[in-house]
Parts: sequence; structure tokens; C-alpha cells
Amino acid sequence: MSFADLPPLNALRYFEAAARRRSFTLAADELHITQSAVSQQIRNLESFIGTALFKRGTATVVLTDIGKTYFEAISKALERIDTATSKARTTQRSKRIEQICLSVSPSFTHLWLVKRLSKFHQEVKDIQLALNVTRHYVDFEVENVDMAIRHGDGEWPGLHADLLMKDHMIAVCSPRLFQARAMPKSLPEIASYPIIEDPVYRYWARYARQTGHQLDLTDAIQYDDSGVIVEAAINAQGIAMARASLASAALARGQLVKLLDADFSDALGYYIVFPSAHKVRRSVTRVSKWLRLEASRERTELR
Amino acid sequence: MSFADLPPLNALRYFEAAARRRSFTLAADELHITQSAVSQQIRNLESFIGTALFKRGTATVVLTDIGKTYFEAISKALERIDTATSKARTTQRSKRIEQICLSVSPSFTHLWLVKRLSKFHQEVKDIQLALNVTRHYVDFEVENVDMAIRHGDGEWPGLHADLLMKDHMIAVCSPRLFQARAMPKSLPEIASYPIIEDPVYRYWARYARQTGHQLDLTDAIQYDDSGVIVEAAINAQGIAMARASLASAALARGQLVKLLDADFSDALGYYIVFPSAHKVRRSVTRVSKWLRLEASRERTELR
DNA sequence: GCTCATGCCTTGGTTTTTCTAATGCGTATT
DNA sequence: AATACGCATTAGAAAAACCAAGGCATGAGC
Repeated sequence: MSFADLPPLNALRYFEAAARRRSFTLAADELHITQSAVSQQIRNLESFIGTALFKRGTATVVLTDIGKTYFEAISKALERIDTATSKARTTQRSKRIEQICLSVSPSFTHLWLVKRLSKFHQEVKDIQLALNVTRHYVDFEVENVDMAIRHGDGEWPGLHADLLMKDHMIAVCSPRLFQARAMPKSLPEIASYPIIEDPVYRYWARYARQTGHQLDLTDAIQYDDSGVIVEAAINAQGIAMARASLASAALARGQLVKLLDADFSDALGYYIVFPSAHKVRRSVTRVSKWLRLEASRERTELR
Repeated sequence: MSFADLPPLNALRYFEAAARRRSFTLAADELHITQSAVSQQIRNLESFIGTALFKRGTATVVLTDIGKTYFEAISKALERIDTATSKARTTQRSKRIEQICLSVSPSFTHLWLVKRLSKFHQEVKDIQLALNVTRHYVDFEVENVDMAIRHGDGEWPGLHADLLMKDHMIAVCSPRLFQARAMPKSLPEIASYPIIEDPVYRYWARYARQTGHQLDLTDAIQYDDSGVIVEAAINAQGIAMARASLASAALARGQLVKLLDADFSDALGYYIVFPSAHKVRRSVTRVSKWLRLEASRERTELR
């Protein structure tokens, strides 16, 4: 038995994701590639098979009948490959668990990471994640740390950086702040409340300039830690410009409400960072993959 | 269910072939790539899994225990992909059979192709192969021919060429020729028998020069058709320099015996040829793939 | 009804991966 | 000992995949 005529196998992986998510864009996000790449690969696959697998509707793509049948078979085949591969892997290592030390800032740990740790342990049984929570950038040369999550623009010499999530800023406050009054929606309304400003990034100042408003920040409450800023907002100290990723849990609980979105479109965001030499260590890339998948899931939920 | 950590899928295809053939080299030949590529891909796969899949012995490679288990699962998964894909394809086309016209020389048709045609029809049910048997190169612009098998160096402007098999020349004759006497093995012995020479390629002349012998060819029997040369040798007219591919059937039947190998290492051989525009026609590439797989099988048998 | 937002497609150019060609090494064979 | 055979390794070439940017069509919101 020989397989003379198999389809492009990598395209199948994209097809599976796209079919499962019913969206090329979501599949792309999950796979950490662009929607363009998914689109092209699926086009390749379709032209190889000689038939359409998706009906391109306007809102979402939908599997054709052939596509549905194909998806069933392909996902089962991939599943078989997946289980066989991980079995082969664990057979060898005989359940040897590797410990990976991850350095994270306190605010990110508290507001994003901790509530996902148990999920990580469930899904990635062969890696033990140890956290190193500090406010400063670790020196990989000195400290015994394998990887880190850092906020910045992704450029750290000698280090490899995978984008975890881009910054998306939102103005938030506690609903207790305005009480029975109407929720302030525009900058002039907001200006009548206390403002919480980050003295380093100066988001409010930039937002005011960008939208052409005047904003007096002389009385603003200043905190230089993005975690503290969120906490202060929850405590109804004022209206803060916060990273959506850090505020999302409090938003979901109703402790915060969103007043407006701001887009500063600088390349800032949270990155997963490790020395380039670690790129070959599977447990390191595995953690990175998992974190990014988790961020992708969050983005999906937020839509 | 999402597959966060699948192995490099294309490597699996190579792994499957290598495991089935128990040889990287044979797998490479079957897949029409180099042994080097197979070796590298399997190394990738092994380092992804973190364990050896093959034990590298001296004569052949052997699957490890883990490799054996893995092979079982992978080949089943690939088979599932294969059947699902061809089903999706035929569902669409609803069994429409395409006719492909292939132009071939009489000698190659007779000595190599005809005995494989029934196998082709068995294995490739959706393509109807029509032969156009001529001694001259067809003009794809004029004649209604989709593809051709040509002998040459693979350079035909505007045409795509896949190597089917390299020329490998052997000196052959009928065993009746030398009867009870010892089989002639060297050029001086051979020179005492009638020589059949190709007046175009002049293999005997080149062979004599290459090995530093004198050879009088004034009395040589001359035929300019490689098929006729083989027939003449079978009829005990003399000793001929023939293409191994054309003589192999007669050798297997005992109608011919091989006296010596000659390697001229010019890039001559049989090529599968079609207009570059046909590269996108799957039935064309399918025929090419099948022919080359068949040639690969023959090479395997001859070892 | 018009604008805006969303999601997929297309294209050109760049980056990354894959493949080849050449060579080396170790073992079995003659 | 010499040769042949099969796999490994390397640098560089070839091919494939990918991204960024822009386009188009549809549906929602004002």
C-alpha cells in the first residue's frame, strides 16, 4: 500500500481549524498566523480536491456537504495522529515531568495568569510551571529562569519574542462612581470625574490630544503600575485607562464598566520572551503555544 | 477539540514510506526526492517526538518498538486521509472519466509500457489512457496530445519534463550466440562476435574509447531504433548495447544475457513531457506520478 | 439611505522551509 | 584491502508559505 496522491497535509490542519471555528479569521488567530495564510491554504486544498469545501457567506463561512463529510474524516485522522504522537512521546520519557520557570509581573500574574494556571496543569500534564513574580525584567544569563512574559514592543536583543496579545486600552470605572447618574461616555463628561493616569504612558493625555479635546490632568491620581490602576478603578477612585486584558475579569464580574475604547496602535503588548537558544526546547515552545492559544480563546470570547 | 501540538505532517508521509520500504533510499525514490530529504525530515520528526523511530543498522534501517507502534497509527491515519480525499474528489466529479492522450515511441511502448497498461487501469480508475504511438516528437500545439514520453536530456523549451528513468546501458546478446563457449565478458572477447551498433549514439565506439580499447566497427550491424536493436540481439544477430529498461523483460525471460554494464553518465534518459500549462491539470500530473512510481518499482525489483 | 464594520479574497514581495548536490563515515562484501 | 552500499551532514539553491496592504461584498447602525 502506498499513498501516491495525498493532499497537502499542512493545509488539512488549517482546514480543520477553520471548519471547527466556522471562521478563517478565528482559525488564523488560533494558529498564530494571518487570515490570509488560512485563506490561501484552503484554496490550495480545494483546488487539489477539485471542489469547494466552504460556502463563503458574508458573516461566516459554512461547510458544503462534501466539506462536512471531509471534515469528519480529517479531524478523526488528525486526532489519531495527535494521540499516537503524544503517546510515542510519553512512552519515551516515561512521564518525566519537566519544570519550566516563567517570570511574570505581579499585575499580569494576578489579573490574567493565576486564574488560568489550573487549566494549564490539566491540559499540559508533562510540564510543571513555576512562576517567578517580579517587577523587573529578569536577566536570563544570571537567574535560573527559562522564559518570561514582558510588556513592551517585542524588541529585546538576543531574545526571541512571541506576541501574546496586543495592547488594547479601554476607559473603565466602577459603576459605583457615577451611581444613579448617566454613564459618562465622552471625554467632556468623563472630565468631571476623577481621572487615574499612568505617569509613564500618559494614556489620557495622548487620548485627549488624539481626539482633539482639552483635559486637565493636574489633579489626576497617578499610579505607575497597571495592576494598581485597575485595582484603583475597582475601588471607585476614578476613571482609568486600562489594558483590556487586565480589566476583563473585573468587567465580567460587573466590578468595572467600560466607558470607551482607545486605540494607540503603537506596537506595545505582552510578549512571551526567551533566549533564542531555547527555541529548540519543546517544553518552552509548548508553554508559549499554550499561552497564546489561551489568549486567542479570550479574544474569541470577548467578541 | 483543538490540536495544539501536531507533528510536522509532511514528515509523516516520508516516515510512512521509509518504514514501509525499510529504507530511506527506496522511500526517496518512491517519493521522487533525494535520500537526503528523507533523512532530514525523519530527523525532524524524531526530534519533535523526542525519540528515535528507526534503529540505523548498516544494511537497512529498522523500526524501533516505538517506531512500530507509531507507524501503525500513522499509516492508518494517512489511509483515512487518502480515502476521504479521493471520495471527496469523486463525489464532485461523479465518476466522470477523463481521457488523457499519451504519445510514445514504438520501442518504448512495446518493451516497457504495454505490459503495464492493465495495471494502470486497475489502479487509476478515473483516467482513460489513450496512446499515440509515433517515432517522431509530437507538436503539442498541433496534435491533440496531452503528454508524451521522450528520450533525451530533459531540455525541451516550453515543456515541463519529469525524469522517468535515467539511461543505463548494458551489453547484451542472446545466449544462443556463444552457445557452448564461455560468455564473453570483456571487450577483446566481445570483439570476436558480431557487434550491433547504434549509428546515432555510437555506444560501442564511446565505450571502447572510454575503456581504452581498440574496436573495429566497420562490419558492425547498424540499427537506429533502440527497439529494433533489442529485437536483433534477441534474434542472436550479435552483441548489442541496449538500454537496460528496454532489455529487462527479455533478460528476465532468459532471451538475453547481460555481458557488462556501461555508464556514459550523460543526462540522457526517458522523460515524461507536457506543456508547462498542463502542470495544473491533475490528471496529467497523476499519470506522470503513476509512471514514475512504476519506474521506481522496477528499479527496486532489479536490485 | 448612507456610512461603517466585518470577514474573506487577491497580489506582490519577503521570509522561512524544504530540497538538492556533494561529501563523509561506517559496515558488509568480494 | 578495495569496493559498494546506505545513512548523515553541510552549504547553498529552490520552492513554498507567509505577511501586509488593499479590495470587495454584505449587513448593521445611525
